[in-house]
Amino acid sequence: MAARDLPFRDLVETFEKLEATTSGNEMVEILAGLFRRTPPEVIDLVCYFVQGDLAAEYEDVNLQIGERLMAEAIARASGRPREEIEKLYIEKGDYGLVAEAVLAGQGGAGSGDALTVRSVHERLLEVARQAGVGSQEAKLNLLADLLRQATPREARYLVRIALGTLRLGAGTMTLLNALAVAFTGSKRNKPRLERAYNLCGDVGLVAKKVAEKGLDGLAEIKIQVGHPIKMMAAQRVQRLEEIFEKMPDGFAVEWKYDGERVQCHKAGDEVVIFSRNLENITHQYPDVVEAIRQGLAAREAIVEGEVVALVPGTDDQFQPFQVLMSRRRKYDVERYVKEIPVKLLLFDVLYVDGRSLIDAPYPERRAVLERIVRRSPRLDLTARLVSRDPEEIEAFFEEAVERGLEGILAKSCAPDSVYRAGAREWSWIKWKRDYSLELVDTFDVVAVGGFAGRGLSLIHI
DNA sequence: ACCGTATGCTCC
DNA sequence: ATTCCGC
DNA sequence: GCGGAATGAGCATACGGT
Repeated sequence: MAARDLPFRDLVETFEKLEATTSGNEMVEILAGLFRRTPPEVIDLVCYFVQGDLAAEYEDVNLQIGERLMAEAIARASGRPREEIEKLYIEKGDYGLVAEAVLAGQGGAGSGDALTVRSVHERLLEVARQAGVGSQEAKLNLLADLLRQATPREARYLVRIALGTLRLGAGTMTLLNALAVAFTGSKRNKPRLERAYNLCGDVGLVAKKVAEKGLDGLAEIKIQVGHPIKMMAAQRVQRLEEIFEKMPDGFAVEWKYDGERVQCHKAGDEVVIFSRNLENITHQYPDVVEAIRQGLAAREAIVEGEVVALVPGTDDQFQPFQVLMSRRRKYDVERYVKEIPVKLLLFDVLYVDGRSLIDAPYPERRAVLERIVRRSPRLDLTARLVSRDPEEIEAFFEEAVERGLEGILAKSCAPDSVYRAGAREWSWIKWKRDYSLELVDTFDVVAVGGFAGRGLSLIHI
């Protein structure tokens, strides 16, 4: 039996309404209306489309279509020369409007069978799948076909989705609010949806669960090893005293390393590494995979830390982020593993052998981490200081800066210092070197060089 | 097969 | 990541 | 204060000319 679907036209009408308002509340109402008439079978796809995507952010689905290729695709669909299309773009500043204009001039555009959410999604995925020799030609033909079958208004949004320029002003939080209104009757329940989203990083999945089973459905979204969890972020302060003001119940400070934040999932010998944006970057770090495989005394675990470039031949002299970035590659990885050794500094643990630690306070998580990590030259915990003495903390900060690190991170030790996936809250506060330098405004400060592992040498004039 | 160029996409 | 903007 | 959007440097991929 055929799964139910939604006319793409319906989605396009919603997009037009969203474009016509800047009010967040109104957007929530418009989207809630859309969700109520969307069959649950395709509600995940609708969510991705509203965000201008085809899948969850962490899925590696890319159209690989830019302005140039799009101009050519519109040219083919409309039968006009590409020069004319590009000229129109200079006038209008948006290929969506260009496509709409030239296809409207065509007369019979889109008179064939109507596009649906599912059919458009399948065909765009087909575009994304094209790779290798001749792939650009194949992408062009698929896109041009799709545009020919679209009405001019549909073409406007198809083009924007493909180019990643949809910009409706409705992001993830607006979507979650609208889902709460549509399926639980009230925005009040949005935090429940947000929590589920932060555990799975996939609005589409949250939408499907809540559309099919309401709030109970959300309980089915749990931490799964191998599925990335949205990362917690820190607030910022300019002055050390502010940390004391914001965290009266006590805190610990940790060095903030200048590297790449990673979330490592271990299931037996299987290890997967996710970037801050939840991209799967396992292939970039075979050495980190090995360190996790060997260095965690747990069968299953999800841990978080910072990967930092080392000065070759050392295990505690760090290089700046820029150096680490040449490790961001697909080929020649083994060569760069030798040339740019890295160290993983762990600072959190979210899951161990069947137990979620998300709701455990920070001191407990840190204790578990200390228990399961086998320290080595390539794997360690972040340097940490538990103190209430401002001078001691300042010295800890200064040492971090001297070593070329970014600064320090203060972490609340209060009972409510749980891991707030996806949130930026005051239970983590960063204090970075730039701000402290700004305070030294009676001096002119000149950076004269960045030496490996020793940070910037500074001269006061 | 080998180059430079154009295009698209990621991280802080 | 930081920054700006509108609600 | 929050949510949404914009932003620059370096690598990967495909193309097109030799």
